Amino acid sequence: MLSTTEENYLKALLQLTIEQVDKSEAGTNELAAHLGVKPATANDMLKKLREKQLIHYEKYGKSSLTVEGRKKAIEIVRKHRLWETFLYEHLGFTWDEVHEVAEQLEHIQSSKLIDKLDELLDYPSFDPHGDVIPSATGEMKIPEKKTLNEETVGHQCKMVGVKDNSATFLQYVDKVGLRINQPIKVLARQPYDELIEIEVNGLKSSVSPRFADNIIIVCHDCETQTRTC
Amino acid sequence: MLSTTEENYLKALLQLTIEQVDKSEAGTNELAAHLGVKPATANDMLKKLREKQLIHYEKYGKSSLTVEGRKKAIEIVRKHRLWETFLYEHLGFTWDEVHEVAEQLEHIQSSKLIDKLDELLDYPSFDPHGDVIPSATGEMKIPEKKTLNEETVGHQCKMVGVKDNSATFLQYVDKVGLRINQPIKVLARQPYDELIEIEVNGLKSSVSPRFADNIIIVCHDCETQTRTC
DNA sequence: TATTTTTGTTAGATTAACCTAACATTTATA
DNA sequence: TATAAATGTTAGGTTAATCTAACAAAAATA
Repeated sequence: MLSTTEENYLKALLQLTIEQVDKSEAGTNELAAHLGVKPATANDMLKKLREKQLIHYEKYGKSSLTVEGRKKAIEIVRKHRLWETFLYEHLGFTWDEVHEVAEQLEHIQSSKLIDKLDELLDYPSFDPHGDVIPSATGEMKIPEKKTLNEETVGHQCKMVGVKDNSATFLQYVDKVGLRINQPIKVLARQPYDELIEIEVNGLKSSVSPRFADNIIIVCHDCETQTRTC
Repeated sequence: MLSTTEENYLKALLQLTIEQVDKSEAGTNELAAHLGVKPATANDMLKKLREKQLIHYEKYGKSSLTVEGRKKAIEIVRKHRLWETFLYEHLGFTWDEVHEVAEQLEHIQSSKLIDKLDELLDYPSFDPHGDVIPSATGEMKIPEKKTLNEETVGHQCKMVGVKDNSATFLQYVDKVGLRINQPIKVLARQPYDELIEIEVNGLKSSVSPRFADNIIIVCHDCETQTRTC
């Protein structure tokens, strides 16, 4: 059984090595800064996690997760994102409120709890920030994010975020029925004025390219990289 | 901000002093045994909690909660029981599974989380074990528990537990529509054979005194002691 | 390449929560 | 009431996670 602190180090290492492309290692100072501790503290923990065979680490070298460490880290990310989704969808938390509480909830130890939560949420693929929720088997699909304006006509996609946070824009978003995790169908694009016809939950709307440029989506039909651990 | 351990000591002290009638103090050994630690450990913590003005404690004396300590303890019990209710009602956990996970969840720090959970559960008064859930304001009603057989005709009550755990009994319980937290109306008692007519969620049934003796209830209309902290 | 800057390590200290072993006080009982 | 038993306390030690300060290695740059 890992301590909350150990779990946080594994998660940090995953975040630092997966989210930056072409980089599967992190330095001690970098890791310490990410966790808000001093390098000396991180150094001790790196040695401890190496003993437990959860990371690769050599003196003066960068660190990376082992297969086992990566599995644990993905499990924590999965729990974090499922809790965020629960807080957002069932308890009316806003985007910016979910993270802090999920940081605590992700360390609750109960596999049944997570399975049941997943079921309650109907096996979501994305959290309220539009980030992928790893599956129970530890698979983590990393779909390409693009804007609604870049989506191909005829494709089905899903809103995962916005670029513009102004009130006028967000009200507009709301008006056409859009929200995080909302599926969108791109029906057509008017050749005359470039307006994009979309269908959201049965409601058809036409939106401008400018509007569409500010909606971040992931494509349902597009190829996704799948990384298993 | 209290640590998880400090919270557990306060909760233990509340449980040891409220559940036993006529006893609002607990000894060091008793407390230590309840928490599964050595008396020396509990002793250190008692001094620490006294410093924080959360308990009354004097060398070689018994300990009790201060008004402030009691408030904190009740808040933890409230969280524990709300989480138990959530696990039972929304995630399909069984009675005996909820406690262990709630022990962890009760320490999550977020007042919004608890308020929203309370709302989601529709402000329940009892947890799946039939124990009272303290209100948001820290009031803790302690209704008298009795069996269904002891309930007065015409009264409304609520099932909070069973005395018999045999499969035949539990199937019967299920058949008449009974479950934890289920309101019951006692319609009549047949003078001829003592059968009790009850109404459960619109469904009327007649049950024997033997059956009714094994159903633990709390009375809705009866007087309850209210203890505020 | 020599030097400075950045990065990483070690040693030693601190705090919280636990322990054991020895001791002190209170309570029960012979 | 004297003594045994139960209960409570203290002193000193351990582990996990943190720190600071001093030092070592690697990387950047003049």
